[in-house]
Amino acid sequence: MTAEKPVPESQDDRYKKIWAVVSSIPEGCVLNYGEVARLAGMPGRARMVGRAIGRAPKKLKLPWFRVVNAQGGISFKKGSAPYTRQRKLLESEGVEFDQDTIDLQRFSPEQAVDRLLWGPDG
DNA sequence: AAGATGACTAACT
DNA sequence: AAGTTAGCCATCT
Repeated sequence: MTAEKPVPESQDDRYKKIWAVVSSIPEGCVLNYGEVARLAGMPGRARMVGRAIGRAPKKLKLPWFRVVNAQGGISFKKGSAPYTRQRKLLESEGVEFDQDTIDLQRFSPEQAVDRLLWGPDG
C-alpha cells in the first residue's frame, strides 16, 4: 500500500486554507495580511497571503478586496486602477476610509460580531 | 542553479 | 515621518 504523504500540506493546500480564511471575512469588514496568515495557521507568512490571493481562481469569487495591509491601507500604488477598484468595492460595503487608511479595529470581523450581539450603538 | 522580486510586517534609526 | 534591516518563501529571470 502507499504510505501517507510525507508532507501533510502541499503548497496548494496552504493556498486553499488561505482562500478559505479570506472567503470567511464578512461583508463590510477587513483583515490585514498578517491576520489572514495567522488565522490560516501560518503566522508570519503575510507575503504568502498576497501571493495566494493573486493566484486564486476567479471561479472562487474570493473577496480579495477585504484584505488590506497592516496600516489599514491598500497595498497597491495609490491612484492606480487596482487601488481605485479595491477602494470602491470596500466603500460600497460601508467600509470608511480616513484619508487613505481604514480603522482596522472598527472594521474587524470581531467588531462585526459585537454589533450583531450588542447593536450598532454598542 | 542562483539571485531578484513581491498585493507583507515588525523593529529599529 | 520616513528610511533601513531582517524575516519570510513561492515564483520568476
